[in-house]
Amino acid sequence: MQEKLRTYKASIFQALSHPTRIAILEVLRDGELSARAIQEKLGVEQSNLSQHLAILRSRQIVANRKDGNQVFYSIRNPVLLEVLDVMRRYFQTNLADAIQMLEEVESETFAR
Amino acid sequence: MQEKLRTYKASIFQALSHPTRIAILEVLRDGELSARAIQEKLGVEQSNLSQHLAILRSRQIVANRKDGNQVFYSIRNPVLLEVLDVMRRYFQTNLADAIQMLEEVESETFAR
DNA sequence: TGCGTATATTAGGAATATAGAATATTCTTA
DNA sequence: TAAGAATATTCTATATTCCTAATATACGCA
Repeated sequence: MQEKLRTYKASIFQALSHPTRIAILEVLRDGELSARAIQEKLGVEQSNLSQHLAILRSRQIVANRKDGNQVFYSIRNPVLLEVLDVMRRYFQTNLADAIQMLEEVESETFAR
Repeated sequence: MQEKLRTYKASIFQALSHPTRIAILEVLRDGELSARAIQEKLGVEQSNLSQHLAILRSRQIVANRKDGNQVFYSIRNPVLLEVLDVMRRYFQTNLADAIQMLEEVESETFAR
């Protein structure tokens, strides 16, 4: 059971483990946006965005509301924003390491 | 640049996106432990644990200190524990959803 | 009804992650 | 030095993730 809970936690982290999905949450910070609006802000492929949104939906991280032709997305639980905030602090206190890693990212692209 | 930073953030989340790695951080909460001790607490394969530790090391999430025959691991930045704490709150406020997801996990095993 | 827009889903292939087995490395101690 | 313990690394097979292109679905409106 402990194990099942960890699997669930891991699945939430996994949902956050892609730059595009992080970007989505960041643009949704100030309120809901249509998929189209998100797409324009991020400049990604339509189907690609839709797939990333599907992942966030499947983890219950975002809510979606259909209005006519459009689908509006929003962050379901504001606590998640706190997670991102704490992570920001993590990055700040980790600046030295972060810079080094960023340089590695430069070439290696080790993140998925 | 914004993009590079997001990639870095994603890589941290990615490091947390496996139940075994979450378990590792949880057992390291109270202080450092040798790899052997971690292995015994978690009951995983030696090489498997070592691989997971390598991932946490590569993201600078854990520090390792060699002492004779053993290698002791610890959490490098306590802010990360706060991340886990906030996540805990996230799970609590999300309990209903979580339970539903746990049931799905039951069969589907959608996490990695 | 038929068209255009918004969104989702599917399919296929490349890249990556994961587990376990085998092997290598490092240290301790007899 | 040889043996054994603790870790790390490499290899291989499998599963998962990701992207793009193509297709499907749903809605609004002429």
